[in-house]
Amino acid sequence: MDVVSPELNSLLPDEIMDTEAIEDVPHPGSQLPISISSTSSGLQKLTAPFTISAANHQIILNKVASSQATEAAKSAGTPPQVIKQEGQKLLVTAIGKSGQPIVLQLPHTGNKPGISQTAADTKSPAPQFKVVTIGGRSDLKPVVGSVGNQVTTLQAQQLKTVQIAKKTPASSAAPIKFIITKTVNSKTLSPQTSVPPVIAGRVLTQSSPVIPPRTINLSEPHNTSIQSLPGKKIAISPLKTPSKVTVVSVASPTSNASQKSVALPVNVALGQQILTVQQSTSASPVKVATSQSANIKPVQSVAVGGVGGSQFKTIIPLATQPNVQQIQVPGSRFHYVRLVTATTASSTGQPSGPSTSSIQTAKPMVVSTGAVRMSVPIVPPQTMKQVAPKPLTSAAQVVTTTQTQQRLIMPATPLPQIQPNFTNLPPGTVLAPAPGGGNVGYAVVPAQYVTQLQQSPFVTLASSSSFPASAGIQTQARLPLNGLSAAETTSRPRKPCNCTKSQCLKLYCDCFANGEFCNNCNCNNCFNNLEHETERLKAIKTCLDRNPEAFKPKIGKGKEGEADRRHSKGCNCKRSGCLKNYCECYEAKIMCSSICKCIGCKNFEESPERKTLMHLADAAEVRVQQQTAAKTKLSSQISDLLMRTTPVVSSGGGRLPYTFVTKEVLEATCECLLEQAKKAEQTHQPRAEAERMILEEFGHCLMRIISSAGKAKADCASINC
DNA sequence: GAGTTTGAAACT
DNA sequence: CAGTTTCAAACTC
Repeated sequence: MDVVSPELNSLLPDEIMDTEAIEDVPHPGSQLPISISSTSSGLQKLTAPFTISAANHQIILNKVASSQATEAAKSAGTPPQVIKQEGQKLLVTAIGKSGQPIVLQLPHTGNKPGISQTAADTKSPAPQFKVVTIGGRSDLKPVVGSVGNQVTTLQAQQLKTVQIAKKTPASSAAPIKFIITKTVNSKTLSPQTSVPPVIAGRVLTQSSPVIPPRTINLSEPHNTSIQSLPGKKIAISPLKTPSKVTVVSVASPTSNASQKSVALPVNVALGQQILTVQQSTSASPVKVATSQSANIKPVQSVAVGGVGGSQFKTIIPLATQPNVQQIQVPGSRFHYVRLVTATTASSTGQPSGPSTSSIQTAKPMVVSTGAVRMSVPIVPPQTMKQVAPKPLTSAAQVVTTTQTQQRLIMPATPLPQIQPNFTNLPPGTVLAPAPGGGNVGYAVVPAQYVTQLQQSPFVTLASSSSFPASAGIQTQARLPLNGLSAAETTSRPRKPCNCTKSQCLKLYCDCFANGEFCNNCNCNNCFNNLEHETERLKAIKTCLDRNPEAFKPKIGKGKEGEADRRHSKGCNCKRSGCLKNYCECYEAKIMCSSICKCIGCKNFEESPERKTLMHLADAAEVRVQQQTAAKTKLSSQISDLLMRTTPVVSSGGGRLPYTFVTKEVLEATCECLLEQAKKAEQTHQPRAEAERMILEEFGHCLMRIISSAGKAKADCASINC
């Protein structure tokens, strides 16, 4: 799996950071650096931003789609240019509006000018091709199809396809965002099945017609390694962290053939591990990836969200494996997973041991497929303090099972006498087997604390999709939490509790009632933590004995939308008129229903008091929004001012307007350079001469920019702006 | 921040 | 199941 490295991210312009989809398939041993440039130093400098590094296996271009050069090449029907780069070939094409390949004629080196190198390349020993397709059409066909015959001729070779989809098919002058994806075709794969197309940052299709691609949101960690995590705990909170529960399945020696792999959205918050799924006990990582494509498996999409808001998606092939076990709770907004001890789960393709490389070369980040979408509501990173960020490229982020036994992610307490009722466990509960106890022992842990558990690079959780109502869970997982929208749940983190006498082990405690551990609370003598897991388990059991519905959401979600939301038990208010937050109905912003036993209720549709309150509340909300918007705008302006101080283009000793170097200017410059390269190519100029021409053009461009900027500055000064 | 009010949870 | 107590959040000053 390839993820844009933080280093590369830092170099990318914003539009690149806005990339929506980056796809790749693990392909160990094939990561070769490519660059859309010749090997000459001059061109390398010019094209440095386009370099595809082995570390991230990606290429990102910032170029308009309909340049004169490309259009001219398209009209001329020039075949895709193959640029030789240290033993591997790069097919540089572009998909124009017509769907025809657009040739980016770049000066190639070493070979005789004017001669297509495609034929020669096919004769090269152990050739590898990277097909770069720059496309602007929204209905782009798979890359393989677009390059058609050329790819077909290369079927017997390793083929890498880099597809660059234009995000906004606007005019050529508009900034264009490229989405670069790359897949690797196995020798045994046909192009039709192995290249998932990415259009405008989205995976259009995947091989499976039944199971849609799944999205995993990953919060991009920054600069902190896993080793710095205190306590080696990770926290996946259903309510606190901005992450979805990460569920990992492992191969089970007693796997049931009827069990399906489970596709689990993984949103890894800062410092959290990507819990991967490794089901195959025989296939190597490469085999897993290729077989998935060959067998028409769905694709796992991983969105890697950076702290700064950048997002990248990596498509992960999903394996259909029979060894995943998932515990699903009908009617519950949370899902439960069950650890299955893996004795034979392995990645035989990499017998050297655990994954120690980056995601790119890591063991397959195979998130199991299935109808169930394991998801935990996204919430603000309240628990982030406990979790140190971890770089995405860290090997530990990709958690895979190996031939070693599964490691537990938590100090599970074997309590066979406590067999939780799966349908009523606190939300977010994760069940884990006791060490050495197989599936016997369970530790009931809120999902939030999955991330606070011991960080093993081989954390694996097994889930079972064979649990009934999986489809319902899948749907429910997408529904708003507890009747609240995702935005509400994310923007309204639960308040810290202040319990003093209940030890946070009774439903008085909101944390406990929500199935969460206390975290950053103000409670005293708190037992709602891992250190008191035994007591907590007993308390949970007590609550469930008293009320099996204790941990279920009180506010149900009706079929018709918010109008049907109502309290499951109804309120019993007597003095508040159900118009204060004492009332659970009013607090949930729903009206009282017939099941309420309230006295003097004013929380009904026609209530004038209620309407007055609502109007006041709306006005207050609008005010808050306006204030927030004002703050945001101010912050943006401050940031903009800070940014403007960065560039120093000296002209007459003063600073030039930073905003003069716009994306359009950059794009135009690139156009000029490419045009010059094309010109050199067409005139069969030697490499040195081609470099000189391009460099000269670059100098001209710079001069024009400086001149224009200086003029603009002078004009601005003249009008005293 | 302290004190009061309130209603759900817990208890009898 | 009803009444009472406990509890913590909501609310007021």
